[in-house]
Amino acid sequence: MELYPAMDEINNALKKNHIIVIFSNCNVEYSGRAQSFIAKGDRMIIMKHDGTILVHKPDGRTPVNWMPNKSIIEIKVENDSLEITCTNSKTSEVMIIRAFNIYSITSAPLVDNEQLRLLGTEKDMSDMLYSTPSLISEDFTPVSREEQTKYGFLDVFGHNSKGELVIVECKRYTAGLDSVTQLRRYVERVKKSKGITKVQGIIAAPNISQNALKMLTDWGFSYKNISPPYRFSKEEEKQAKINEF
Amino acid sequence: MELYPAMDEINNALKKNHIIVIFSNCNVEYSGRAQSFIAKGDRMIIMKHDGTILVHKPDGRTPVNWMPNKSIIEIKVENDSLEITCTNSKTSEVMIIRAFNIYSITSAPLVDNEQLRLLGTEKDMSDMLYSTPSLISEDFTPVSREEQTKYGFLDVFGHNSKGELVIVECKRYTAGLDSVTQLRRYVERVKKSKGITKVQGIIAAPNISQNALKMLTDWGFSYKNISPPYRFSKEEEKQAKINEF
DNA sequence: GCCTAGGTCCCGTAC
DNA sequence: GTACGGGGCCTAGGC
Repeated sequence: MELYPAMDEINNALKKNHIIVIFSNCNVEYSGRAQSFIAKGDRMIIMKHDGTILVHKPDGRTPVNWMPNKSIIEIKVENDSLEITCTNSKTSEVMIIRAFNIYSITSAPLVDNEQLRLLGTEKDMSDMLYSTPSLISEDFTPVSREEQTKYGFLDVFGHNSKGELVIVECKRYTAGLDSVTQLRRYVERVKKSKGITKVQGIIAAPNISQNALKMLTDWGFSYKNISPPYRFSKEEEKQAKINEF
Repeated sequence: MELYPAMDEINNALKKNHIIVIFSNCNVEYSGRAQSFIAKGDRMIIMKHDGTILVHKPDGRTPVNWMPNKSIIEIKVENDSLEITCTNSKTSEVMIIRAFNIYSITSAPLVDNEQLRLLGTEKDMSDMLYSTPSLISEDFTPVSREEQTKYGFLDVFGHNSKGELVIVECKRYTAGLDSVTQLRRYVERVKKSKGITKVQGIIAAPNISQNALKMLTDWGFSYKNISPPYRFSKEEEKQAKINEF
């Protein structure tokens, strides 16, 4: 495709707030939070109505380059290439695409007012533990969940029958060293704030790494094997695999 | 576009290992590590040669649904919709797209052998501190960088003239509470492994949050204001903004 | 605006 | 494979 008609077509689609997909041979330069460059190759460029720009390689889940929404696009023909300059004033970033060949331009006025509904997050897990505390222990009474207390953001927070405070940190996947240090930080903050020495710390997760478990017990905390709702347990996953594939 | 011709066109493009972009009105169901559903709306579906599938809303940087590479795509016509089932045996995930209207299908055989070169990462920063340790202190001699020592993965590791060990944790952005707990974990591990009590802990970052700084000093660690190479300092960023926009 | 923490995080790397 | 940590992370929620 010739460069000038391509420029006109893209500008028209931008004016109409369409989503635009361009297949092209291009290089990409980026400068802002870091700096990057990728030499000429065939890529897919996506321009969205909100000013998001994505550059995808033929493989891979993650865009090789991108610009956040509210970026401004300017196009000009420069010698042998279409130069697409994307600037974002909020993040002080610039991305320049130089397209030497434009294979195709597709655009459409997409309308989508729906939102994703998602189940099985960490919040769902803390909700479950809050409403069914016996999953943690018969001797656990939750008081708050997923709340920014003055001790920090605690997943589930409560006490046992002796009146000792209990902090539960949920993880929807394997708990690692970072999970333990996070719990430890919360426990220490509560201890210091309240001027007490006894606070129970519990990690609730479907799994925990060996190192994390060692650190956890070294610090006097405990682990409770619990899976988030709507997430298959390891055993169920294996069974599902056998059945499905 | 009619459903059967659409199915044929997609299957042909899949066979040829093309990248495929479909504009359509569809709903999407996902099940695996979590579960999700989004009702009918106009979206862009991308199928890549490596088995990656992305579903994008008209707005936003992140795909609303996706499947990792090596996913398998099966298509059939089901009443009033094209049903695209994507399964991944490795992650035990399934995504089903039901497309009720197909607005367009575009495909192309993209070739891209280039790789992104990126500057200004945390590794670049630790390399800089290793080769120019005076940025940390005149009294600092680095020994290793970015290495998996037996004490864990340390960004920069060395000693001062008194022979005391020094651990530097780099962050390319604002250091937060997690950065401090991470440093603390490393320091404690080294102390324990070596059976010593004096280890210097330093966070090197262009910025640090108030809470993090407090926790840092409470623990006897220190902060050094250092920006990663190729990254503008806050002041330079502000100046650049004024000049550019 | 900053700070905090999760994410179907993704991704590379070392073990 | 698991585990650990970075990322131009992105995104949502508080303050």
